[in-house]
This record gives sequence, C-alpha cells and structure tokens, in this order.
Amino acid sequence: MIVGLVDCNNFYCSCERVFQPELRGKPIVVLSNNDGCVIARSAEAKALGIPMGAPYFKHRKDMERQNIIVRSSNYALYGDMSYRVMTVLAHLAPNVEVYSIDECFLDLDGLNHMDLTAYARHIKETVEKWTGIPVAIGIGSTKTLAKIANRLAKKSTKANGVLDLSNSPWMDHALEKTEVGDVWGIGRRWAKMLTSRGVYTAKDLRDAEDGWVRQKMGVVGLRTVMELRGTPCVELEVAASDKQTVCVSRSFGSPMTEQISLHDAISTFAMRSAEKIRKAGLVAGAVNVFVRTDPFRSDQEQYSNSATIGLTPFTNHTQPILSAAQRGLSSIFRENYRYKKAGILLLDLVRQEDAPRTLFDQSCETDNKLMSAFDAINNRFGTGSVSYGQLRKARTWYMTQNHVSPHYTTRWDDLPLLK
DNA sequence: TCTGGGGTCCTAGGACCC
DNA sequence: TCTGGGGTCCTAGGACCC
Repeated sequence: MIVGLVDCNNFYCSCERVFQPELRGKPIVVLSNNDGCVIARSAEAKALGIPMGAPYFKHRKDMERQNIIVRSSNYALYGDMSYRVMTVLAHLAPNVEVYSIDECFLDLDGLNHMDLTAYARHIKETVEKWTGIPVAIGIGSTKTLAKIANRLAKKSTKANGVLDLSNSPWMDHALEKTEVGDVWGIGRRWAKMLTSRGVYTAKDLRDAEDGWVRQKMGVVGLRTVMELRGTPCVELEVAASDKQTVCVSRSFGSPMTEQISLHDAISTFAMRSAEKIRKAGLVAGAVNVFVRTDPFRSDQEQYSNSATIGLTPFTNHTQPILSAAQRGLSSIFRENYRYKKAGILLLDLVRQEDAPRTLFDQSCETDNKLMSAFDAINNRFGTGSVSYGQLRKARTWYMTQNHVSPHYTTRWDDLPLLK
C-alpha cells in the first residue's frame, strides 16, 4: 500500500480567508456552535498561545487585546469549500477516500515509477490555485504513516508541505521526532499511560512488545503499532459507506426547565434527523432521545438520561420518528432540573430497500409523496419553511453566532462583489 | 452569564438459551 | 461445603477520530 494524505491547513480559518484576503497573515480563530470553544486557529493565533478547545468566554479579553480576529462557525461555507477541494483531488488521483471535511486519502498504489514527491507537489499547487485552500501532503506505506508524514510536512520548512515517507531512509528519524500522543489513534488517555511507562515517541511505540500492547491497549492499539511498522491494518475506503447512526443535538443558549420547551427542541431535532436519513436513502429501526443538565455547574443538581424507542416498521417518515421521540422524552423528563443539552439519535440505519418487513406492513405511497414534497419545499425555500405540528420556536435554544461571515458560495445575497 | 457537534469501533458484563 | 460449559444477543461505557 502506498497512500497519500491531503490535509487542509487550518481549514476553517483558510475558508474564512478565501473571500476576505485582508485576513491573510493575521491571527484568526473560528469558534464552535454557540460561540463556545475555539475549534480552529491560524498559524498566527497558534503562535500567540491560543489553545485548541479553549472556551471563548475565558480567552475573550486576551484575544481582543492581541487583536485576534474571531469568527463563528459557518458550516455552509466550509462544507462547500470542502466539496471543491475534494472534487479537485478526485480529478488528480486514481482513487480517493474523503476522510473528513478537511482530509482526504489518495490511493497511490502502482505509481511507484513516478517521483511521488513531485506528483504530490503538483497536487498541492493545483488545489491551492483552484480553490484558494492551502494543503499539506504526506505519503506512507500505511494510513498511520501517511498521517505522520503529513504532520511533519506541515512542520518542516524544508519539506515545505510535502513529505514522502514510503521507502524513506529517514523513517526512524521521523518516528523519533513524533511524540506518541501525536500518533493517529493515540488519544489523551493512552498517551498518558504510554509516557508513564517510558514510551515517549512513535518509534518507542513501534518497537514495543506485541503482548504488552495487546494487554494494555487491546486489538485497536495493536493495529496502530502494526501500522507504524508498515503493515496496513486500515484499508482505503474508496466507496463511502452508509452511516450506522445519525445524531442531531444542541446545547441551549440558556437552560430549559419546562417539558414543553424540550418538546419543541426535540421535535425540531427529530424533523432534521428524518430529513438527513431520507437524503441518504436510509431508514431507521430505533430512535434514542437524551437530555442532560450542565456538567460545568457543579453547584446545581445533575441529571442525565436517555431512552430508546423502536420503530416498527423501519421508517424515514417524519411523523413516526417525531412521535417516538416525544414518547422517549416523556419517559425521561423530570421536573426541577435545568436542562442544558438535548438530542436524538437515529439507530439501526439500513438502506431503504434492505429494511426488514413484517407481514402486516402496508406501503404508504401518499406518505412517501408527502415527504418528497416536504423536502423539496425546504430545499428550495430553506430549512424550516414547512414543518410538522405546532412548533413554538422557543427562541431560547437558537445558537449564538455573533461573528459569522457571509455564506459566500451558497446564498445569492451573500455573493462577494468586486469593489 | 459564557465550555461544540457528529461519528466509529471494541469490550465487559448481564440476560438468556440449551 | 457444594453450585458446568458453551453459546448468543444486547447494552453501557470507554477509547478514539475530525
């Protein structure tokens, strides 16, 4: 296996810069929903010491003082820019796996006769020229090694955004320079456990004893070690697989105490989730509803609970999902708590044509037509143009987004104009 | 006052079966 | 003091990813 990993540099910040070039070279951060935490930082903001995941309210003064530019997340923009980047990549490599909104694996098998570094540099330059998004590319004989190569490609001025670690005499050196916690698949817990036992770098982990790894980190950890040794354990998934679950959840701007408010929120989530699976051609076998109080408020009574309701037959129609969600909510709602977050998950998703049937199922042609009309209207006039039942649209749980940029590429009114 | 949202996979333990 | 062996299925929770 020879695999390349293309990763967009500070993706959300770079998207903000494409249509506001005056932001280039300046420190900029992008916040999560509700303007909660920092989820992306430009190189300049990183250099000023703004940590990833920092709660905005704690660093706001500091960021104002340092003239850091703040943006609320604009997923319409990022999603569309991502699509552009992935489309370019799909034209330049024989097979690709879109791994996340800002990452893509390239299948480079059978291209050994080429100078892979030169090829990757061509890809990098083309993406930047055609989309305005800067990227780095790492190449390795497994996905885990490609990840490490990518990270070093970004860090090293000599590599300048492209590093090929497949068949490289520098492998040991590269692994030595990579902290164990920076290895793909090693999160905070395992990094802590490993360093406390003298495993500090990717090289230490690669050379660890199999039985020990298996015992401490299970088969998942062992796979990571094998990948570091150059034995592929994670295949390239060229065909996008269907989701197994779909989740719609939000934290509320201010906490809710009444069931009717949660009812409204859960209804909205249920409708949105049903739309999502219809778009994907899936049906759900169960709905899970969850609510919780604010875990950061240790001075308040805590409560969290969830309920799963089966759907018979499997469906993607809004009405049965909505009523299952409400039944679930009723069963877990308790008075006298301040609810901070709620959400729903659709479970046991399968392709519509593969759904299990019962003897008494009747196909509901009118319902299908209703759902299609419903989706068409919301598609054309915007989400929420038509909805189900009587939603009171309790203002309380709308997201706080005080610094959002225009939807440059997905809304006519926001089209950037030449001055 | 203010701390995101959406996923995957694996494992352990309980309920149940013969 | 004694109380099998071998399965499956489900769920909750923990680890990880972006």
